[in-house]
Amino acid sequence: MATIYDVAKESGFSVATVSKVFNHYAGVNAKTKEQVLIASKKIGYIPNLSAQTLVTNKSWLIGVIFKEDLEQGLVHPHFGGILESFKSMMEKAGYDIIFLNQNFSNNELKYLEHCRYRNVDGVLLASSSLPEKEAVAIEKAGFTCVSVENIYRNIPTVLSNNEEGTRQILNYLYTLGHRKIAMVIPPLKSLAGRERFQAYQNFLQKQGIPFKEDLVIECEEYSVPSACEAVEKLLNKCLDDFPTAIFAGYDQIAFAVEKILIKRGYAIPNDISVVGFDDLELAASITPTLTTVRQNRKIIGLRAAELMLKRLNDDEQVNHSEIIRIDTELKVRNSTCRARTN
Amino acid sequence: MATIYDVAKESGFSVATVSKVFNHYAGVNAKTKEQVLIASKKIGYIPNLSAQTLVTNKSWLIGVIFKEDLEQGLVHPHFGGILESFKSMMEKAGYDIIFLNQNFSNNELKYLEHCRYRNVDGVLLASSSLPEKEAVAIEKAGFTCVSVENIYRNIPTVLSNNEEGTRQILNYLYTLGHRKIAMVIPPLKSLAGRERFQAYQNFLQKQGIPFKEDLVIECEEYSVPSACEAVEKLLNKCLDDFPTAIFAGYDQIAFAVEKILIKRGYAIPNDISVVGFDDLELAASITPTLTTVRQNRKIIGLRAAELMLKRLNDDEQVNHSEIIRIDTELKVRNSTCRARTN
DNA sequence: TTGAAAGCGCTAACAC
DNA sequence: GTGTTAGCGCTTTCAA
Repeated sequence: MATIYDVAKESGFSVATVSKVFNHYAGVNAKTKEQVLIASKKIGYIPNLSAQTLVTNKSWLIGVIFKEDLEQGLVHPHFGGILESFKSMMEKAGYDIIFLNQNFSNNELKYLEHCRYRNVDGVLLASSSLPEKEAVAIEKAGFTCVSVENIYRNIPTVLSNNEEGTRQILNYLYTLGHRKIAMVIPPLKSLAGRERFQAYQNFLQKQGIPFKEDLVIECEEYSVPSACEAVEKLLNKCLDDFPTAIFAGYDQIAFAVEKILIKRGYAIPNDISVVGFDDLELAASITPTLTTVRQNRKIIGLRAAELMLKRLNDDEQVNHSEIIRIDTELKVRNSTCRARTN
Repeated sequence: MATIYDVAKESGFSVATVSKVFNHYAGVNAKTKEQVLIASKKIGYIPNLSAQTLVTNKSWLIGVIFKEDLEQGLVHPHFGGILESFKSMMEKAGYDIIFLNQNFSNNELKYLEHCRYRNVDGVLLASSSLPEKEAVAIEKAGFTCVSVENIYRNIPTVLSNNEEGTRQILNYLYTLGHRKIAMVIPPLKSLAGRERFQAYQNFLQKQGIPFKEDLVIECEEYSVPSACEAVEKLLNKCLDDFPTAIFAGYDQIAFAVEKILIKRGYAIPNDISVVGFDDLELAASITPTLTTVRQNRKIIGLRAAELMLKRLNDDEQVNHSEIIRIDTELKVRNSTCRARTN
């Protein structure tokens, strides 16, 4: 491979000048610049990134912590969508993405070790289960963080407006005449679970509907079996005071709800309405198609990338406690109808 | 950050010795080794990868070319699944994955430029649309390649047994009594399209069923609109000689087939059977659920990683023209039934 | 078994 | 505007 010395020799200038050309320094004669460029093209010169990183301490690498209960990895419909738009924006700015993992096995802060090893310039926290402690440690160690799922102390965040989304979907049910609305709550260890459950309670209160313990149940994990189990439990405990609608706090839970209701012989939406949250790809494909709230994953990824680039270029102008909420959108499909008035 | 010099000072040995300890050299005294390790742990030493790469010319980075018509990116159900298992195996061996992109914009061989810039140790070709020319150029430039979708000259490949899979699904239709089987062909510019179409023709011939031009149609692109367009065309041209079953060469095409048949008032499978190829996640969720052939994405990713590691460790023992075919599996669901005997 | 020192390819201070 | 050179943190030869 051609080095900067080869370019220097070929062009007749010094390595310093060549370096300046490649780093867009101001004080280089236009003619000189041109000759250097011609020489480097001629011999096929590409700067050695490792050498650059060694001296500048800039790797042009962004680490991503991408982890969820289901271990679906890349194809995870929610995180995958966010990451895709984040990635393509960062790439345009010259950064590449690597996935941080926990294979540096002897330490408690495994992700942090990986950050150090790769010398990443920044870290995207896209995980529903990364402990606060490790997130904070990574930021404290000097790695520029942006979060897209959890809110961590002093780390700017981009995420959906769960309060608004919950209100949209519950309000829609309300206008359809539903007053007895059950909720299957996503794991409360996740922020999404907590925020959506809180919003559910707020909504009931605002409408003057009493909160009933028998109409809510929490999923232990973000997994299909866990969701099914929760749904079965819920249905069993409210048999004599059956809801007219069920709000599943996450689409995958809603899929489980639909499946089990159908298995038990209920017609959706005629006997009971079902709604979800997220608008995963599947939501429009299952039968009946799911009324839900859309999270705008593309925008979340984009804003996260913007925030990251801003921090990378001038951290001073970013408020580290900033929380950017992204609008959600109601998607009415076939799993809902007017409540029966008996 | 602590450097190797700090460890040397702390432990009382030279940097050369410290380096030998970290690189598992044989000739280091056990006591010495222990002291070095203690010292480095004490000061939190992590080797600087850029410095290592600069001298060893090994980046522990694998580039992935991940590109398809639909630009779905990471969440692409087929490639995403393969990549996930490839990635986790490579990570265990100490490699990280980066995505090669085309943002190095002035050259014809953009992916190659990115390979050089990042100095990757190997490249996974996971693309249905990467030209032979560029693939070969990357391998020729000294980057260890493995392909999982296309077959390129002198690059080992792992991919599904399209011939076998096609035979499985067509044979199943045959046993159900179907003799008039139409095919919607995936883009013939893709290997999957060509192999599956060829297998379709072979099957007909073997069964003594004449091939009819009016019963086949090719999709222009791997996209939903393109699939819909092809399906409409097919249905129009075989109206007076209607098939009893349609073989869609890719699940997404099958989704389009189902949708359009239903729109036209056909009952699936009673009026006509539909089968696909791939077993995407959606296949089991749409209505009616799709009878299809499962590609084992997990195994494909795994074998590709094994092959890559083998090449990386000792390229001599790998046959560069090797093509590893992965078994497919028939998945019978609700989109098929016995052919009506009029 | 250990250490001294050259060199990997680059940037950036400083001198001219 | 341009060039000289030290040094980024590491590996590896060679000598001891």
